[in-house]
Amino acid sequence: MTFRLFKDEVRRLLQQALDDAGCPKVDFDVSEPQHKEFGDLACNVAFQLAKPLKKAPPKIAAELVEGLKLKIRDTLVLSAEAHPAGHINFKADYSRLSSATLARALKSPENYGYHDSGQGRHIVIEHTSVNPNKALHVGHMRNVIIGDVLYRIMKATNHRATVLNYVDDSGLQVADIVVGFKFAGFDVEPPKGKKFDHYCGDAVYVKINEMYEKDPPLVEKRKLVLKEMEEGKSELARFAADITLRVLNEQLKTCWRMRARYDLLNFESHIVVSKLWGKAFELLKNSKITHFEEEGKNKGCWVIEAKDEEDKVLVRSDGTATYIAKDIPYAAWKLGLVDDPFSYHEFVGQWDGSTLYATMLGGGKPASKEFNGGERVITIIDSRQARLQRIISQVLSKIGAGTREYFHLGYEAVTLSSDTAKAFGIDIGDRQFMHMSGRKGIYVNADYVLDTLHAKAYEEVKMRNPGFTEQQLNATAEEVAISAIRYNMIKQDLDKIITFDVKESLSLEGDTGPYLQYAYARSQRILEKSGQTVDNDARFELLTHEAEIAMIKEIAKLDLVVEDAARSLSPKSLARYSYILATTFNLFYEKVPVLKEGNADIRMARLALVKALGVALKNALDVLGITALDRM
RNA sequence: GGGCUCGUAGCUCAGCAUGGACAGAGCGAACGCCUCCUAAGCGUUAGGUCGAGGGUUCGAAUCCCUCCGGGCCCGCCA
Repeated sequence: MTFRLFKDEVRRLLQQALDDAGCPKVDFDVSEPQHKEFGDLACNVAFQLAKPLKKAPPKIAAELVEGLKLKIRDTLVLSAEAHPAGHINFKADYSRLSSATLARALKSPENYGYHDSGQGRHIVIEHTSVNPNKALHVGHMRNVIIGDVLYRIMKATNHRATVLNYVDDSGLQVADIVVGFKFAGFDVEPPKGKKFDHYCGDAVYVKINEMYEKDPPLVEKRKLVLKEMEEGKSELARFAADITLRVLNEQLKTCWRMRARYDLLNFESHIVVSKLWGKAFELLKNSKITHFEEEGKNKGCWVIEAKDEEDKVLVRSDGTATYIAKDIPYAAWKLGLVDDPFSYHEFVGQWDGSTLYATMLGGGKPASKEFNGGERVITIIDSRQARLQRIISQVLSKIGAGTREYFHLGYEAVTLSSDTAKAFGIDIGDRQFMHMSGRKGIYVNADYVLDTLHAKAYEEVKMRNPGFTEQQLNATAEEVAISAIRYNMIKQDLDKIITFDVKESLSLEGDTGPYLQYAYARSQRILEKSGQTVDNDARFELLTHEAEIAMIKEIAKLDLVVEDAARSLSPKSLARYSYILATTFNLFYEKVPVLKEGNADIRMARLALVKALGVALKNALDVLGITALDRM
């Protein structure tokens, strides 16, 4: 919270010094130096001024510092120094910064580190959107977790965020398993003990795709099923809808297990039937984004011209709409550019106490809250869809999105490591990884990952906590498992391919989620064992050890990190910050005794510091969707 | 062929938007630290032509160009 104040103050003082010296206006940077011996903040303005002033940077820096020195009294700034290299280095006055930071964290822990940059703006986030014919695999996990962390970041920055999960209940993939059940003899009931979504994906979907190869008439059946599903009246269509719901309910269990939550399920079939497409098509025609092609390879089609791309067919020459004709009206609905054709019903209650709604047509209720109409709409889909998503963005900006923005947040695929591929009997030779394939049954199930992590964590927890009940062991193991996978899925940049290795993913040490939880648990045990109530106004000026100062500084930065994560849509930066926070604490833990400190004032100040660290770490973990554990 | 994207230590990755001070972590390796708040921890050592080349600049991992290598996307399929 307070590092921001310190930074602002440095900027203000610098600007004054520059004005006083009559310097020309230049852009300059105030940021943390690479090495801590240079101080807490550094400025490069002397380099920027070198050319206009025709003077050497060290000289400029030295002169500016002369002016600064007079101004820093009674501020958060302790010193300003000119480094011979030309930088101006600032040190914070920790006698002020410490108490400001720690008192704040201790007195309002529930919102410490959160920020108001969103100012209540409405943001719509879509994630998950897994075809309802199979169970989630690790690739889907990345989507769910990125989306959910983004949602939490938006909440932490005072955005009004709604989360959508798009259910493609009228597509080919659902048709495939319906063909399996109705025309290929698959039992509708899974074998005992097998989740229905796993059964549909692992057995029915994979095998029906094998059968298509040998049995072409089955492919014809799929067309029939697809057609009936679209018309939505027949017994077959009702059967398909039942299957979809059953799979969806199982998928949601997995998502909830990962601590994701949603506001609304958008059924694709409702978009199709709602005639939203017709309205969107009118909008497109009116704004001349689409035209009827008179000749060429797209003769007889309505096409859109996309910037630097080939024309995209919107309406086929037989008058039927392509899939983009579902995406565009849906996107327009999200932005609130078309009248809302849906009514809503309460689908199910969720683990966090919120209600998950679902779209419906006719009946139900009008929206009791705003699901759509976001000032910003963020759609989380893997980057293979980047091209199409770009076209959708372009189209929407042309049909009157105005200041509203449709944004595709892409991320790279999760692939399988060489060793994990071997587990499927596949040798990938020299290659580093291989892509998963739902159709071929080559993927690692999300539930399997969670179960395996849970089992490993269970053993670790049991070893360390012999007194735990079975219930405690399982509850703790589950939290550790979730933190491991959540952290694993967001700690790297979105545009990096994740090569998933079953063995490697089981690590609970080093740069992992459990490491963060462990640091937190250690901090809470110190507080618990002290048996003392922490004094929120302890004598913080007694905290002078290097490790203590480092911790205070990190704690003071939380809101800057949260704000930055929201601005740059970057879950990763929060993960990295949390890791640094934990590392800083672990260092303190090694070097600075708390309970054994003889001086009562110092002990209390350290306890307060430990408690404040706990507040910052817990709040950071909350945003990552990781539960802070008191013991593990 | 065109577009997008990645290429930093043996492996996995930060740093790149807004160019600046000796390029940082984790894993793995070797060695060390529990009579002391949970060792899921901490430390030491080894390990780097920042893919290559050119350019801009006082200064480039960071910006620009070319090339090389990996991946993805380019259907009247969804």
